[in-house]
Amino acid sequence: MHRFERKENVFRNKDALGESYRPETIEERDEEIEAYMQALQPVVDGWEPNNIFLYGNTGVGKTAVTNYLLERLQEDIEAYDDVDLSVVSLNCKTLNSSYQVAVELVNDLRPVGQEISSTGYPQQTVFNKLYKELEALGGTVIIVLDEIDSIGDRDELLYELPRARANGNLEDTAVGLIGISNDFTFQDQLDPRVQDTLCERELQFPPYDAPELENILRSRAEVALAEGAIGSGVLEFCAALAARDSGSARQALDLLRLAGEITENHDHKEISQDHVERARLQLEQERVQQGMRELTTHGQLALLAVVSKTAKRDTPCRTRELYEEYVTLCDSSGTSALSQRSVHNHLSDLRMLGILSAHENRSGSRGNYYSYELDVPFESAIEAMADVVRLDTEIGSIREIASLNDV
DNA sequence: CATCCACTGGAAGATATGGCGA
DNA sequence: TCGCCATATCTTCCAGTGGATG
Repeated sequence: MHRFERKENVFRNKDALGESYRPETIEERDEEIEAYMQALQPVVDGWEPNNIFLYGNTGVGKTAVTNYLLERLQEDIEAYDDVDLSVVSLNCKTLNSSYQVAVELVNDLRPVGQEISSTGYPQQTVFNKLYKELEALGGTVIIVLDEIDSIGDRDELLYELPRARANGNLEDTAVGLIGISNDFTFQDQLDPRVQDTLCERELQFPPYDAPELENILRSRAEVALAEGAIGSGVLEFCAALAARDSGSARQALDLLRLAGEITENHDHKEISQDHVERARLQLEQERVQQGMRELTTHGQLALLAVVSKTAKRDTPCRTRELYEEYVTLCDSSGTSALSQRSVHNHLSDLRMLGILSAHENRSGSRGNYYSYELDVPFESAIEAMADVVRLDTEIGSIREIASLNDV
């Protein structure tokens, strides 16, 4: 029997679940928006802008609200011709000093082809170049520094910029800084004088709870998903998973998007909780593999030492044993081994990344030390390593040992 | 109760890379 | 070319840790 049937895809507009999508309205952040608008009011009134500092976990709407409000602000301010507003936005994730942030700002402001290189100048020279560009803009300039915590305690720029006018570096331009941080402890790392100025207005974005996430998901799903694509309990499940973990809307949306993709790949039309569960596992794996890809050669070798020990069922495992394993891996790969202290540093880094876990042993006369083990599934780890390291024979033999030991 | 083990983690300094300006 | 600058990654050195041991 032949039959025609309308084919409904899962997605109507997948982008609406994506990173770069800018929704027309922001859900569940009314209070924060209220306070934020108040902090921005001086710009409208023609005064010098406040410096604003936002903090909260990733995916709780800091960047989304900022983009949304600054767009509103730029539109609404056109009504007043005595205010001339420019906005410069910069994500500092990959920039880990004031110097690099300043270089990036200069390059953003300069026309294509006249960018400056990222080393070589004394710091103050770069700052002066920045002042020159800012002065050329004139009026009010709002500089948004997203993920500003990545500069750590090298905060000279955050000291300089708010004082540029008072110090005579700027005359025609009033600068307002908006710093966005995912790290609660970032403020404490800053020079107290920087804290004073940068945190003039401070806005905290709390994590979303499950009902809030559900509302956000529902409003996005209306745009993104086809009718009838949402199985029962799916939004609730995504919301619950994300709320339990991080309270991040980003995470909840990623879950829904990936679950949708998985559904589509299986030629289904309705996302089920099972699809969400698979999406969760896949996202977790991607996160870990991403972390591993960014390791240096010796970071990878240190991790591979743990993987190898795991294959031999020798974990948890103390630093000295891991170091020995690491040295043999270095030998067989023709890399010269680093000192134990350095490997210890790499192991610490891996712990920070959540790839390894360590528990302290206080065994008195035999010393205090950490025992490390993998904090991710063995399979994910070895697969990522296989992607990354060029140690095929070693990885092959580790795999063999692992299967012998039934790991 | 002092001592000691076998680390951890902070700090300073070395080395290498890549780039500026004269 | 030389002297400087910023940065990443390592090495070397060392104080601190806290329960077991004598």
